[in-house]
Amino acid sequence: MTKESVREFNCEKELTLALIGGKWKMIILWHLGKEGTKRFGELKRMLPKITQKMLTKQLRELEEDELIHREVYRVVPPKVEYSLTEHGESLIPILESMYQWGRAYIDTVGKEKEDVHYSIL
Amino acid sequence: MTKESVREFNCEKELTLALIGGKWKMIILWHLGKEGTKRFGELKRMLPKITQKMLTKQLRELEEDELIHREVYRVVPPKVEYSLTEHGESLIPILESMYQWGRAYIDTVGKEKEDVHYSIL
DNA sequence: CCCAATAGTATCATTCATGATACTATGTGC
DNA sequence: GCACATAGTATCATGAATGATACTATTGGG
Repeated sequence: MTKESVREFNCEKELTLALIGGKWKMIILWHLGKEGTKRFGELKRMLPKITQKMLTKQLRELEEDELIHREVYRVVPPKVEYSLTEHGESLIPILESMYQWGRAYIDTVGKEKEDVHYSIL
Repeated sequence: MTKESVREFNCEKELTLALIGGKWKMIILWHLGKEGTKRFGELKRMLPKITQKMLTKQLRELEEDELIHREVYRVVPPKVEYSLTEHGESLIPILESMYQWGRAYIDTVGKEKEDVHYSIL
């Protein structure tokens, strides 16, 4: 009764991309990495423009992929805490590289191109 | 008469993701990085399942973002060569990390999960 | 004169990811 | 017995990314 699933990729790095590629996933991982465990509502406040549905969805997928851990406290009102797993932790250096690369790119390409502006909110 | 454009991101790493995130972009960069300059038709043959339109589109976007260089030879039949720019080259280490991470992930998580199979084509 | 080879465009259809909005469950304190 | 706080679901709508398919321009060789 287990619903089998197959996830196909052209290459291992596309698997990696698939796991972090959701619109909010890198930021969520980043915050959990830099600041540790966070509650649902805290994450929501850190990402003002995300909808509740999207936050839930991204978190469920990250959990399913074993990048984050979800700890439910059965209290009222509800309390749920999210934190990185080891797999999640091991992604942080890659996110760091991407951050550095993006900065350098803006500093060079961003300055040259008259017609494009890269804006970090 | 330059059409200005603004590209907004929550963080520098999302810019990086945006540039490599197209469905075929990482593989294209990878091949150009590992094997050097390639013609349009050669790339097409390396990616059997891509359509001509998609290959063109991905290449145009990579060129626009200055990750690859497009060299047109005005001959008949046409000949066009693609190669990495310096910005493109500088991405290769990140793609390497993602490749390694993906491999390790499949070796651990991939083995544990009964219900999910990760398949590299 | 017609065909093959290359690197494309053009048009339409479909799928997938994301967004907007409203609704739910529950125990506590007033 | 009502409102409040938290962490969600449910439903519907929208838009971007991708795919299928057909068409184009050029010219050297037969």
